[in-house]
Amino acid sequence: MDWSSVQLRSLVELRRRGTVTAVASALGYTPGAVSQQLGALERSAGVPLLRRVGRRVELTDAGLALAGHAQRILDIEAAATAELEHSAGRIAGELQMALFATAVAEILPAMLARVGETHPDLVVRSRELVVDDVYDAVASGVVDLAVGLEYPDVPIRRDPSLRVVLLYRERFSLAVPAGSLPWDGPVSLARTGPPLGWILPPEDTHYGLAIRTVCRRAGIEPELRHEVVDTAVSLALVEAGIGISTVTDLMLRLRPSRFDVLPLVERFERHIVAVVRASAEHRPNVAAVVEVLRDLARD
Amino acid sequence: MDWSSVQLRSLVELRRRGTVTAVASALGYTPGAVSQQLGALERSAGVPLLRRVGRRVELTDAGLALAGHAQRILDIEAAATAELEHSAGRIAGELQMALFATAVAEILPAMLARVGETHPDLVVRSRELVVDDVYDAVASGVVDLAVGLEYPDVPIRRDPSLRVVLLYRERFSLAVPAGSLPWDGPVSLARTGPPLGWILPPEDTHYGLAIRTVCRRAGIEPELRHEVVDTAVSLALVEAGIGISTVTDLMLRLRPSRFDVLPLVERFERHIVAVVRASAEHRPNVAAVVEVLRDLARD
DNA sequence: CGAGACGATTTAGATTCTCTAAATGGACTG
DNA sequence: CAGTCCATTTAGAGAATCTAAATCGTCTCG
Repeated sequence: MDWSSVQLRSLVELRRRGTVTAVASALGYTPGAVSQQLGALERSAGVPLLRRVGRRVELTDAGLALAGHAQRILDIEAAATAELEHSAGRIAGELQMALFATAVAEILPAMLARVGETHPDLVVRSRELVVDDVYDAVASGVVDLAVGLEYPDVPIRRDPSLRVVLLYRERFSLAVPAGSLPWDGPVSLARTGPPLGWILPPEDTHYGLAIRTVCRRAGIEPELRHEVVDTAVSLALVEAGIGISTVTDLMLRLRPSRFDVLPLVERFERHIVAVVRASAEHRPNVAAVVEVLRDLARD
Repeated sequence: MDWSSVQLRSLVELRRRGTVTAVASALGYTPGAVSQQLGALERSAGVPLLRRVGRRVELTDAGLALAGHAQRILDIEAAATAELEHSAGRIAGELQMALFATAVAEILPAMLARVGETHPDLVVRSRELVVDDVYDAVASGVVDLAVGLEYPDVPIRRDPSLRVVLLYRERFSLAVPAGSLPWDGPVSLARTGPPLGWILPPEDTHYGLAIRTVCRRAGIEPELRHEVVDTAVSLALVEAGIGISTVTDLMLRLRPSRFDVLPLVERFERHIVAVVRASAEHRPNVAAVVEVLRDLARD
């Protein structure tokens, strides 16, 4: 019997998530790849580990038992990694991280510069992920650290094994085409009805849900005119006079725009946070980079 | 940090054996491969794991610590394998084994036939190894089961984690060119001096050491005429009148020969044994195949 | 002291693994 | 019953990892 790290991770994630597709997206593979890995693991185990049930798949008893062992192996791996970093006596080695698009553009460069100065032996590798995916990436061990977003006014449950460190607190403002509203003081969402249409992210994203929730609390249902995922695209549409949206400073830094930005009466915030596994919180490399992020945030 | 099974095994074996070359031969790789694997492990660890000391290499503190974790992971793997086999409720899956050359020819076929009948879902994979290497192959986990040889009159220390099961007990006889000795009763090694020269395996093999030791106990130093590793080649040389050697029934079965076979006065035996790791002794697949071997031996 | 053995490492190249993309085929859903 | 969801299979591209051979430092022994 011979296994790979990927196979063990796939099995453990399958227990958590229940579908091959979900495992694949959590681990950053295609479903086909995960299916093949699990197939290989099953062949080398000699015992069925999965059972098709309806259009999905379920772990057999043997699969569950093996997943338990796999989890223990991954735990040892985590402990070994932490111990290696401690024993190095200095910050060195590699750290995998994930960031949402805007953070890659606006935070990563300064962070890398600072890490390069203070911890020259640490190599930080990063990948850009859709913001709602970075939590899973951390939880499943694909990355050690992520920069993500929280909407404290519309909180959602996170995996309890995750720890979140506040970096920046940003207040949302209303972005409206230049001159389209006759005043420039604080605006209530309740007064954003027609003819102003909304440019919104899909409701199945945390951001999309948060905007809608805040609007509903203010007593309006935002009229979806254009569903847009990309932040810069949203801003371009507002600038073009197509509709209204919400913005933060970081979003404006990414794409300086010519439209009116009005404070909101309603409280609507987002937090830019660092996300780590609780078990990795005290790893020197992880702690060091989190510290760099906090330092940058303080400036 | 990501690692493979091979890397962990290499590290653990390096702690046991001390040289990359020894690890390589124990795991069935070239030294270059092991060196590269350890290098990759070291890179992903970010900390030096090895230190060159003279012409060999030594584990650093970090390397030792990691080897400890690796050992624990391999232990879990072993436990998981055993549990999977138990949970299968029947003998199924794969079993890796190693045999010395003669055993491949004379034992493996019957064994596979019997396994095929009684455990049709079990796939046995085998490799031929030089007999002195099969113990390491079992101990290091490269195979689960081996057929090896013991020389009870000239015992040597084995890894204490190994268990040995007696299959066949064979008495050595003296093989001499036809008609070269004027009697045909039991012969003492003490009377094998010139003009009869010996055909011997190298002294750094267990067999070679055993013959020499037994001869010395009988008061003679066997005169090495031709050093030969391969059993069939030895017999061919005796048949050709080149010298004398020792033989067993199994060796004669492998290569029926025309020379005189005389009983020895001195006790000189070898045992054909099954070799397993103590920790794998009770794995259903392992126990099943050992049982088949014992059954065959009883016939 | 110098030649040879030993042991680790590096390199180039071949093989094997393992991904992705796309096609396939059940199974739910409305 | 058409469309969607999900797992799997396939072919092929790219990456990982092995071997063989060369290299280099170190030890041993005449």
